[in-house]
Amino acid sequence: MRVLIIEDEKRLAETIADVVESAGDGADIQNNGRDGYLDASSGMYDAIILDVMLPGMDGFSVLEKLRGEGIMTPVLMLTARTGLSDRVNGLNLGADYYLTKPFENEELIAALHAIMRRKKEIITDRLTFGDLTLDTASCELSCGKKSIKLNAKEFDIMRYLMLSGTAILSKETLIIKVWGYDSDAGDNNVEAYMSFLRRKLGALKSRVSIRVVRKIGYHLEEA
Amino acid sequence: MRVLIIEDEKRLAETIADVVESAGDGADIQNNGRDGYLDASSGMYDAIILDVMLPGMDGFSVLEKLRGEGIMTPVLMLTARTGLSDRVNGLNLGADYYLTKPFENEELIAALHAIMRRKKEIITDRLTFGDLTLDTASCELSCGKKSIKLNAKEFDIMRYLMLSGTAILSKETLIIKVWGYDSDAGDNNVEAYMSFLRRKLGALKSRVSIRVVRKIGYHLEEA
DNA sequence: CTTTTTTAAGGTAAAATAAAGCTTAATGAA
DNA sequence: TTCATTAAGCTTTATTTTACCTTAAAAAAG
Repeated sequence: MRVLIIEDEKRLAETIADVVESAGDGADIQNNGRDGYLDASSGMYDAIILDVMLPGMDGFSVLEKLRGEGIMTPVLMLTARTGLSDRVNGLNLGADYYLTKPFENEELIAALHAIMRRKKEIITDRLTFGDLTLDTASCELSCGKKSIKLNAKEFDIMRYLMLSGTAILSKETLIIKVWGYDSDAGDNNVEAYMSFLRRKLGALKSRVSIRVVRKIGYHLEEA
Repeated sequence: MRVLIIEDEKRLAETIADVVESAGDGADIQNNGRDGYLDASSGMYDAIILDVMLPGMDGFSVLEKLRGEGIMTPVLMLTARTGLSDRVNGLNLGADYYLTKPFENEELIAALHAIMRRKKEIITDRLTFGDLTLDTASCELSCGKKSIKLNAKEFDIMRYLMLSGTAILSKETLIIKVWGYDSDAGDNNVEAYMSFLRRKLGALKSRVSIRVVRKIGYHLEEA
């Protein structure tokens, strides 16, 4: 995991970098808002530690610009000020965590890991929806203690359903994503697999079910 | 969004519930660790506010058991203690945010929204008019806590009504936009769907209603 | 051979449409 | 003004249509 530190106090920035690296992650430093923003907007980082008071462009502006561009990298904000409005402001602008200086290194790392955990979950091997968990490494879908193995197609479809959450996925989209752009699979292929998946959801006694919206598509729904 | 509050101080729990509800989300309360854990393990909540000191089973144990079962609902932890090890401990067990009592209501809401945001991110496309919200990803129309599913035609019509706002939309326009240019749908088709939609608006107890202007068309109006 | 995927066909239930009677609003003559 | 008259819109019910579900069996892959 790679972390960008945007902090103008050079000694503090170095200390943070050391702490992050000793926890096993990579760290880069930028000492002002403008350069920090430019680096962050590459989207290559797994998390950003962002100070509020910065020369050039303050932390809030950096955060606002990033979110405005759709850069959703997790952000941990730091501030020397203790004012409530600062913290609320930062969180509402899209920060994921707020720490007030001075802070302990251990807490910084714990908070950093907490906000990166969510990102990791999405990218890597565990997807969840309601009481369901899909292990993308073993292709197993589980609910509580029960768990069941999915075959390749079932897995792909379930994965897209879980990624979409409550949003509706059309058959067309599913065909393109699962069977490929130039396949000759028809609607009935999707329908058949929905039936297979529903049977397995039933076997797991999950509260989640696959709901159809006629003429639109499918999505997951909790009872 | 639905939030579970696990807190044994009943007055505080009620206050938190009020704050959460006034921010537009639903809230349930459990006063002890064991019941809280049971409720949380359903996976039906979008976030959990969890006190550390609880009768029956302490907050850390609740969190640990949940994560052990793969329930990844975002957790906001509360503690009266100020010790560093507590905060680090909670975060490392899988909490998403840590607030120390006493806290301001605004900060609680901001932090709660920050941890729920990641989940919510997917649902973006929303249309609003008055107290109504139309989620174009899930085809759901909601008003406050209530929400109701629309079918394809109902959704299309509601969408055009909301896009037009207070401007009047003629039956002819609706037929062309919803049924298509060369359909043989008549005025009564539109009238029938307006009736269906009005029934659903009634069920939602919305202040918004569909107003007819004779010989001209329909538009939305707030009571 | 076993497992997975595709195809096919019949059944089902939801949605679209059509129809009928009813209500409300506008118009105009008494 | 008042009361028919007409037209526009409302609502409910019935019918038709179609999208979807399920299952079985064939085909393909492993």
